[in-house]
Amino acid sequence: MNVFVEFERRIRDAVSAAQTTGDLPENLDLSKISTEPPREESHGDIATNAAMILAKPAKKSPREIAEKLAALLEKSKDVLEVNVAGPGFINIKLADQFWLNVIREVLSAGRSFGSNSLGQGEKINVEYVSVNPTGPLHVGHCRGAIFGDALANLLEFAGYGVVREYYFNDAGSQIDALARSIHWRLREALGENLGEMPDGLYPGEYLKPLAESLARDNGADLAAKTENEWLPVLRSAGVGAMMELIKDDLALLGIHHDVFFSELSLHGGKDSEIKRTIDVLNQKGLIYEGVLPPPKGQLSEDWEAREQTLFKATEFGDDIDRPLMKSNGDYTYFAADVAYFKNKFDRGFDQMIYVLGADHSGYVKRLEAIGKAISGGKAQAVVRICQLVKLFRGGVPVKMSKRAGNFITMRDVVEEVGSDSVRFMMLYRKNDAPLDFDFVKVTEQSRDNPVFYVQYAHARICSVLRKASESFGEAQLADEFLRAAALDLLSDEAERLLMRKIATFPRVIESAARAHEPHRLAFFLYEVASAFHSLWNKGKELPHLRFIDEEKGDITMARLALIRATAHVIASGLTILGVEASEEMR
RNA sequence: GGUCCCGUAGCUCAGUCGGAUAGAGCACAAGAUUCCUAAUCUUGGGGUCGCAGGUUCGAAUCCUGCCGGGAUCACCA
Repeated sequence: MNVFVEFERRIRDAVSAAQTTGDLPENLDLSKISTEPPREESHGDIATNAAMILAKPAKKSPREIAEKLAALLEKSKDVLEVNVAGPGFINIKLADQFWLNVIREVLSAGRSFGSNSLGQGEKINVEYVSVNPTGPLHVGHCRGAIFGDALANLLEFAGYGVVREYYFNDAGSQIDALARSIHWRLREALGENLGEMPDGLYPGEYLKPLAESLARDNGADLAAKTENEWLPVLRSAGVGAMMELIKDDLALLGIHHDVFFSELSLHGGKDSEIKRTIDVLNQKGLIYEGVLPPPKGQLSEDWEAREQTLFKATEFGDDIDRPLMKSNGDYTYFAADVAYFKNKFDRGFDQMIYVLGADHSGYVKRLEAIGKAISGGKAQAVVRICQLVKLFRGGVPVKMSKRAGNFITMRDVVEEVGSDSVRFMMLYRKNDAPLDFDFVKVTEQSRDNPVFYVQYAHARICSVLRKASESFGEAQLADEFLRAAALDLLSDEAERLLMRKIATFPRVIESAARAHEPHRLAFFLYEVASAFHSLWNKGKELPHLRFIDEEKGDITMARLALIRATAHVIASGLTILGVEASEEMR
């Protein structure tokens, strides 16, 4: 149960009770009423602003309404006391039993505690990574990949039907460049001395294994053919090999997509999806032939006016109408984007989330415009931008140059600092704030590094439970036994703090999912870990608070129930973030 | 120039749908370990929430303008 949702319901009930007695008028807007944990603990367990929100429409003073509602709320058995404070806050103090039940609930729900049906099965497509298959992933791709993955997990936990999707551009001129690069490497592998690789090709070493394997098979034949003949062969061989490379890189971070969608599949033939999509837009009167105005600001030299097939993106909030055809008759990349959205829409998604890097922030409006135009408002394109990551090593910026070939790959990073650290670090920041990533700090196993702090809390709990099973036997420590423990023996403030923190997990999941912000979960886990570490150390100073007391089985079981529940929540949260909940630290 | 994002403690950052005395970590200072993992904990100082208006019972949060930092702009993908 989400405690806060429960009380929102009770407050609504109280309001309608006050309406039937005439203390409050009918037709009140209750949507702005919130229930939340008060900042000050002494204020109680739950606070609501209901009286202040209703004061104006009811034409009564907030305190008067608060007193009325407080009296109604106080009638429940599990409510200890209700106070009115400040400008009209209603502070509710709950009976202990209420919190103890949350612990029991965690122990029976286990990993599913905190999941909810916010999404009600709504189908969401989360598209992330979507890097062109021209080479391995580099460090700049990490953040979006991790963010998208965690967001997908989070939404799934919140009851959405999530599909993880990767859109790869296997149609454009970059793929021609890839094919030519492979051809160049192929001739090199066959023994030709070619000198330095020309500009415009991909100079990385990673194409060599592919070229060498091609050389062993039918390389000589291939090299002897004309470009028209080998280009399509090497394009598809290259895309296939690069996608495998990329999937391997993603697997290092535990990222696996459900669907890999080919851009090329939208182009094929006279009856292509792109053409059909443009026809649909045409029927809606959203296509015209026209000339775009020159870009404002700095005028580029090679700009010239030309007539193009344009989509009326401005009707849907974009800054400018967008071209669908190049002057040579090819479709633009944007045209494929439109068809791709339609494809997703036809597959029945209600929300299409695009996780993009900051360098694509200019795409937001046009993607939203596509969403409105294609779906007629039935589905939504939602763009989440990840800001750039700056790399440091011990405070010194790490320089990268693609030209010199010394750019850092995702594989480099993961192999150096580990998947857990990279993932947590990338998620321990709001996605739309820039992020400094320091290799030294991230490798340090210190309090500077939150992932270890959280994992350590989990490992400590596992350690206590291992220890306890020596004295009490493993069978006694199963969740169903712990659930029956005398939890009302838990009376210390630090214990109560921990259980109240755990009880907010469902609320955190809900708000993080609603806002598409997995970082909230990362911060929450840090707070849970902190509450636990605090309790642990209190037991060091005050022996009667230690988790295991072999003389007192009752209190021991109660405490083990509390920390087992804590471990469930940490593990569950870490799993959503894609971080391992280690059982011991080494 | 247009658009988008950011500006909160010395540093790095949280801050929920507008809510009560704005919070963490680092750094700094002082302490805690015969005992379940010290990768931990406790205590302390530290703030013009970029600036100026506006909206209202109430603004770090919403609106407008300005200042500063970043990203982006046109047949590329």
